[in-house]
Amino acid sequence: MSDSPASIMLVDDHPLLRKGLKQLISLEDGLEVIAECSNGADALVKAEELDPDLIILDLNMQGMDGLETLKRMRDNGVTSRIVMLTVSDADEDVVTAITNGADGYLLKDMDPEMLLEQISRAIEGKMVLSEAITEVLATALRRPSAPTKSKLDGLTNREREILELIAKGMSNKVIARELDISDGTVKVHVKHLLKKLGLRSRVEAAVWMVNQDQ
Amino acid sequence: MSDSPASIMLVDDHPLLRKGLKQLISLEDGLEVIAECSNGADALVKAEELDPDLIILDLNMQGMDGLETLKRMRDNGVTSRIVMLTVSDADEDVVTAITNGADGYLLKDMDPEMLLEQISRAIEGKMVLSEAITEVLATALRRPSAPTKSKLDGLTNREREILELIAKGMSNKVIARELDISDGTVKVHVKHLLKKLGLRSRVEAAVWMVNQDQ
DNA sequence: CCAAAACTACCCCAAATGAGGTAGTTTGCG
DNA sequence: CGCAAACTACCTCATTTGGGGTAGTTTTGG
Repeated sequence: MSDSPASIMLVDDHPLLRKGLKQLISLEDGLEVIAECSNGADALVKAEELDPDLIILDLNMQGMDGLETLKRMRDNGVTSRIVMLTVSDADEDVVTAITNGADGYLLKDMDPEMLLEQISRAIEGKMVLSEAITEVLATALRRPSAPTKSKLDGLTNREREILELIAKGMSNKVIARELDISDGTVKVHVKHLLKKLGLRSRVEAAVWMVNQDQ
Repeated sequence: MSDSPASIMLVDDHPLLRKGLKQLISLEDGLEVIAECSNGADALVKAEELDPDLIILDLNMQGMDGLETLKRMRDNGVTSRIVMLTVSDADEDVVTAITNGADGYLLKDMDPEMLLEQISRAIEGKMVLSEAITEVLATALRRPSAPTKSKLDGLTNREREILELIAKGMSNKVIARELDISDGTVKVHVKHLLKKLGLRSRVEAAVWMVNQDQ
């Protein structure tokens, strides 16, 4: 790290943003962009091939999204530092990203100088988080019952199925006809899934669910 | 237009993207970025002050969003060419943007060379649309009764406000406390907005609304 | 094989919801 | 100014929702 510059790989499906980021990084001595990818699949291959010091990974991508890419990279044994870059400010995905092995979570609307600084810190091995993100993380840790995406795994097949129908706006009666069971039974499943998710009404469940699948 | 370069103003709350775009534009002779704004309010002032040949306006911004900014600019008599720039690919906002006086609608994940070309064409007075967008526009025109976001315009301020709270999963009672009105009154607004939107329950309303803002 | 979990269906009941209605005040517009 | 729309608040009433319970059948996993 003393002789050659740190190698960085950019993964983002917006060419413009890659351009801006690359130019920004080029201003800094000791940093070098050695590869750019516009999608997760390419990134997986290149990451193993090049083993860069740092991978800057967009969260919101077409096709395989950033979280999925992150997960697969770690599964494949990629040991590069990986920093997520995203637009959304108050994102629950931060928890998922960190638990899946991200070394940082930065926002695209950061001040460029601050961003450069954070990138350097990330390469030094530090965990870097945007201001707005630390709060989200803090509250998430404070309230471990936060309904993260993994909560879906706690549901039975029937409950998940019914949750999806709720997320389409259906009433218990309609769901009952759809699944060919009594509406009393639907109510039981709804009751259970609400309890498991820590939610207080089908409206909350619908909103939560719709937000889950982007 | 023959002697001096065309003046361009960038409006986007992502510094990185502005940087990338600016650098891209600087590569082209005859184009010059004369101003950058990170929000709609600034953009309104600068647009009147500088009267640029072209304004490139981000659709998704914090605070005043791109559509609102566009509308206000036209209301203020800004005659610059205005091209919307956005991330989302199949956006219903395109119809609103065009009817509100936008001269183009481009996507951030376009090929940079293509983007430059489109910018030049916009300055020449042509309407520029991304590939993916022309389809959306075509179907929208083919189906003029399409339930576009304009349905929201039929709602009163209070109704829109309450709809947004429903879309956060709130109950009538909670909404009442939030807005400091009686829950009976909230029920009236909910009743009205459901009727106007042609929906049958607050769950449908919540789902519809959440899907509206991506 | 047997226990645990899931799925089904019903019971009761309090609370929330949505569709009617009347009615007073405030706001905006011609 | 005067009217229409919006906002407010209340009324009734049928329906839906969600929490609690019991209980029978089927599936699953050790």
